[in-house]
Amino acid sequence: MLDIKYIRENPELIKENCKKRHVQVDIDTLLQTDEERREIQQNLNQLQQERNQGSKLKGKPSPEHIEKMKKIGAEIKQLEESYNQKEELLHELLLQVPNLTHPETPIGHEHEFKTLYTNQEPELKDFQTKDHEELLLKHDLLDFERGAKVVGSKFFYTKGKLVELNRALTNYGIDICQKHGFQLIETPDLAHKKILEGAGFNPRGEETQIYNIENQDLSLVGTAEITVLGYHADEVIDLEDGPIKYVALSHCFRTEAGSYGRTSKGLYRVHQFTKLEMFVFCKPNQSDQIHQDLLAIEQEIVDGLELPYRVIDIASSDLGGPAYRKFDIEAYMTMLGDPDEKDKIHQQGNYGEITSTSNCLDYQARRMNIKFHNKETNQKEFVHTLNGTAVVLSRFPIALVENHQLPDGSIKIPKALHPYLNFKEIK
RNA sequence: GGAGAGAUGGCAGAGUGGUCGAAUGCACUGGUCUUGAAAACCAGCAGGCCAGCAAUGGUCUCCAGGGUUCGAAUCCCUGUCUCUCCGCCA
Repeated sequence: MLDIKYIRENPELIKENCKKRHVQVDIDTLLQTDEERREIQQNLNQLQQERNQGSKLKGKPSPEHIEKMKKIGAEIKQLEESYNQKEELLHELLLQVPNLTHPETPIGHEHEFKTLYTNQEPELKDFQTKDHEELLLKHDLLDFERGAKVVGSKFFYTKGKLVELNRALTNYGIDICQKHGFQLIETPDLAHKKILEGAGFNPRGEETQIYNIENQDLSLVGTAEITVLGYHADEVIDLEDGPIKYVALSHCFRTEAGSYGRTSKGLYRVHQFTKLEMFVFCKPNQSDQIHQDLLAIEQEIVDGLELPYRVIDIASSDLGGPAYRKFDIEAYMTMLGDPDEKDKIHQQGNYGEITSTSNCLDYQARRMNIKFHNKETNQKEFVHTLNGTAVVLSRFPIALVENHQLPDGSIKIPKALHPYLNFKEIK
């Protein structure tokens, strides 16, 4: 969330920003609530002062005094109640206000992103390419039917060499991240709702993507971003030796309510997957550079897998609440090709997201109360947080098998993974 | 699952009804001393909110939420977590 003081002082800028991001928040109501809250607080504080002074008297208080104090007490209680109401409403509104937007972020709808880089033209195969689902089913490495039987649709079993490939991808990602100074951490797959909200996810409401545990204050996490952020909740962390960098392994759960169409095929959009996620806590003046660093590491990982991809600067309306700026890497995938073109030998795929890195400034840190001690000002200040996908075991395998398939349906393993596997192809 | 003990500032740790937002030590910040550093000494040092240009003042917070009381870190209830013992178990 943003600092209420900042909103108070820059209401027009905030309204403008909400418009850019296509987010509907009633800033006027928010400001009015803030004002009402402050007014109540002033009255309340005055009464509290009377009470405190009244109770400082030594010796036995007189009956009149006791009577008066009780009256003040009752008034305070009433004011406290209305104060709490206002504050709750204010907090709710505040949670809806999205983060500020980076000056270079393209302003516009989802499709109005800016392509920053394309590594290579996707290789034109001289045969009819198959999508990953077809390939993996053929090799008996994936079982959606039994996944549906046991859990429900869009759940699956991973088998044999695909499990090994996934392990190899994970270890490959871990090694690169550790080389860059990231600490390996494996997180819980559940968290309190408060933590989810702090990360900017909404466990309640109709459009929620979150699985909730019945009768418990727990949700299944959609990403390790949530649990790593929560790891340092309500802490003052030491950033004197540089940023704190984690590479976190967790399962991810998403309800994916209302997602259909081409992108619901195979592994692209599933309810449960495993992900290796980078997460950084840093000082405010470091976050822009670190965001570039995270992107560079993601590119290093994808480069090693010899995948055609592009890097895009996500458009303002597609940033979500917490992100100030977001870069995605989109890999070329057969499955995203236009079905009408399917007969053509050179049937083309399309680009689909495989990683995403966001700079959230102090938006998440403010909600989670994570600070560092700034030596220059001798003050405790909110840290900046960033996250980025290292490896995700739903979409990485898609891009891998679709791009490295051979005419006979076998799959070539890129060199970078050879040290992690005892086979060089799947056939 | 049962029984007991506990949760206090960045950390350690006192405090069991008013003079306590809280001793003391460590850490941290500034200074004196020193060629420099260390040590020693002096001073400062929790956070949120509100009013104020500021100095400053007020208020809230001693795990969380309720309660008792003129007055709660301190007493009572509920919850969460931690530790010790017993039971059970991958």
